[in-house]
Amino acid sequence: MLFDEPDFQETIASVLVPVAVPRAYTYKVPPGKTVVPGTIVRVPLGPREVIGAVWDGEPDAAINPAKLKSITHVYETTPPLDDDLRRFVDWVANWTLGAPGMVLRMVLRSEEALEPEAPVPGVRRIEDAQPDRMTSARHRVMETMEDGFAWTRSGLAHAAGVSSSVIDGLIKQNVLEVVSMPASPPPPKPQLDYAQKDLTPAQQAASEGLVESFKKGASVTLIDGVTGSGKTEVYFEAIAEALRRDRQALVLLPEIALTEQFLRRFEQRFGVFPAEWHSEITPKNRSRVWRGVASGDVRVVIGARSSLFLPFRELGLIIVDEEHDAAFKQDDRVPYSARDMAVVRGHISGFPVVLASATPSVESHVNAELGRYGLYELPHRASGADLPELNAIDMRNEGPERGRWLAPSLVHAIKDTFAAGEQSLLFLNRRGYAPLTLCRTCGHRFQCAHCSAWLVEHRFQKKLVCHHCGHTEPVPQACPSCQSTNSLVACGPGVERIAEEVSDLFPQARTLILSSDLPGGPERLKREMKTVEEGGADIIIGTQLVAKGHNFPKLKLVGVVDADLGLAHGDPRAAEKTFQLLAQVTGRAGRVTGGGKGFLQTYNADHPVIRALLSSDRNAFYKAETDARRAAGLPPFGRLAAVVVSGPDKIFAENYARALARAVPADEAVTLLGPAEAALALVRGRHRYRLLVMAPRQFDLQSYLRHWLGSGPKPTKGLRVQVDIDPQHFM
DNA sequence: AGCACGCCGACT
DNA sequence: GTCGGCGTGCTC
Repeated sequence: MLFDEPDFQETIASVLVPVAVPRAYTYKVPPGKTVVPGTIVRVPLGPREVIGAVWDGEPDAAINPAKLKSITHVYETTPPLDDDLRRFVDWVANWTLGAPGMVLRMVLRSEEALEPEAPVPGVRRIEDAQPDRMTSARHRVMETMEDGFAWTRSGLAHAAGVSSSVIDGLIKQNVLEVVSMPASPPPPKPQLDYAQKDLTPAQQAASEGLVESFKKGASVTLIDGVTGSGKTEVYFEAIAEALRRDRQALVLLPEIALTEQFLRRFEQRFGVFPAEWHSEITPKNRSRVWRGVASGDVRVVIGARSSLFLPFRELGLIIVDEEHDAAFKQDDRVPYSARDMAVVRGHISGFPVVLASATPSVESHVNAELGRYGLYELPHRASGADLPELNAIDMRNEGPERGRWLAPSLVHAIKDTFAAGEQSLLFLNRRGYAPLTLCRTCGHRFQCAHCSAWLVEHRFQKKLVCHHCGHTEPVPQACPSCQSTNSLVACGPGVERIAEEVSDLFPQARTLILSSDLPGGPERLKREMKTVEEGGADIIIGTQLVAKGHNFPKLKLVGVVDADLGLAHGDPRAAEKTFQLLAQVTGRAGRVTGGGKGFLQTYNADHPVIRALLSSDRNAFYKAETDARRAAGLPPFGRLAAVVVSGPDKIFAENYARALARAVPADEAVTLLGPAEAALALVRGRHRYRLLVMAPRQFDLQSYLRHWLGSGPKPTKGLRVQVDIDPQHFM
């Protein structure tokens, strides 16, 4: 009997929801709908509705069928997330010990994109129709519409140089008709042969190698090229090859500030702009790019780390530019390294991944050395300009007089450079006037009440600022401890103090501070950058933001005020970071013209980092660093190290971890514990890892260890996990 | 009493 | 991640 036995069986599906739950939930599929893994759906979850995706794996049989809710909407016009992307989401979740739903959330970052874009009204010419009276404005409109295509009202009015009332008049007369047109036409395709630059032999060899690598399927290639060596031109040829093979390409940059000049260079090579993806694009563009990537209309994306989770239809290449940059690591929500996850995505989908940097990370260098990654070195600048000649200034014998921070030989070099009408840059990675203020009567030091760091004097703002938590207080008249007046002294230099010294020494020079805390904000900074670029400044005093992105074509001299700054940290990457920063910043000198010079003021002229920088034999640094790590059992040789950065007080966590690192004997089996790696190690039955943990306040090592061993109390809440280890070990 | 917070657990 | 429930503590 037809109505006694329903002719359908109630079907259920696994649906991954964007919340931190350990596995996919089970939902009923509405009758008449079909879903496949990857289908994007809307489902009720608690008191609200969320967007999720049908996931792989059998629905959970243990769930009480009475509890099951039904999928409320199936996004039928959006293509399902493909197998590779779903595997990637699961892989990342597994790797970061995060919830797969939280990783999926990064894929579904544009809700608007799931509905087709609403068509916009447009106008089109009705064939052979003519207006009753031809005016010159009407004539221009008719001429503009010669091609017979539909236009938007405002677009047409603008193109024909008439007001929109002219167009309305023509509609009334049945010369034009109102039609609906697709909201945004597909973006123009990159032109492979638009303007291919002549490559140097080294660039040619590297680009040919990259093109070759497409035949291998999954592969990783490191492009290790000095500043100005033309790495971008090299990987542009890899992009061209991906496009030739009808695949999409993704270029990851560490920060948004670098995209602008990349867009220009891409346009020069391919004749069109690539799609852009990062946190600051408008919701409308965001949904356009998401949809374009999914449909295949968008062929090349340039983006920040989150673009790794876009639903590409046929991704065939990822470039990770400035691969050493720490900004590829996300430490909130799902903590992941976009550089490493790019390698994973390439591995899953079987396409090449290219890592590019002038100062590769130690782990990438080692991977290349061990043959896991292909390697192309570009040791010379593409322009033929020579690299800057670097000199150390040993502050022990040739330091400045008391109260000054610039050594005589550096001052001399600035003087010559200024006299020649050329630009100098003084680099000091320290904002403000002085990093420490104390009372000369009683020795009181100004400390932050919240995080115990020294307060940094900012003389222009007339404030004491904590660089850790942002706390500020006015500079007091009297010492808060002994009440004596006029007894506060500034200790050590910041960029403001160097600027003061420079104006003293070179009153005629145009000096400029480039620092992230400039009054006037990012717009001012942008303007100042431009001034420098155009030669409107003679001496620039800058913090680390001058090391990246901007090209200063007129720069001839770079003086590093305190080259040792950063070397003394307990941070296991201190040496590496300092090497990278100083190599990048000195590499700006004479980049276009050659003849650049660099000076490093140092008290540690024998330090391997300083020696490697001076010898311009960059391998000397990698050799020293890898030897040191091998001896200490640190990654990439100690197999694993995890870093957990977490909780409400990250700085405290880091200090805690450093203290712990010093306190625990080096030959302990487990020096320090990192939850992610500890968990992986324990799950895999390998206990001999050296692990590093960075924990929040009130962190209890013992209870945490018990937790990961499967018993004992739960971990301290607020803990987050960051895995800082190369996934190559697990593939 | 009325409500602003903060903490906790559930969510299929 | 987000919501509601519930306790605490404070104000009209």
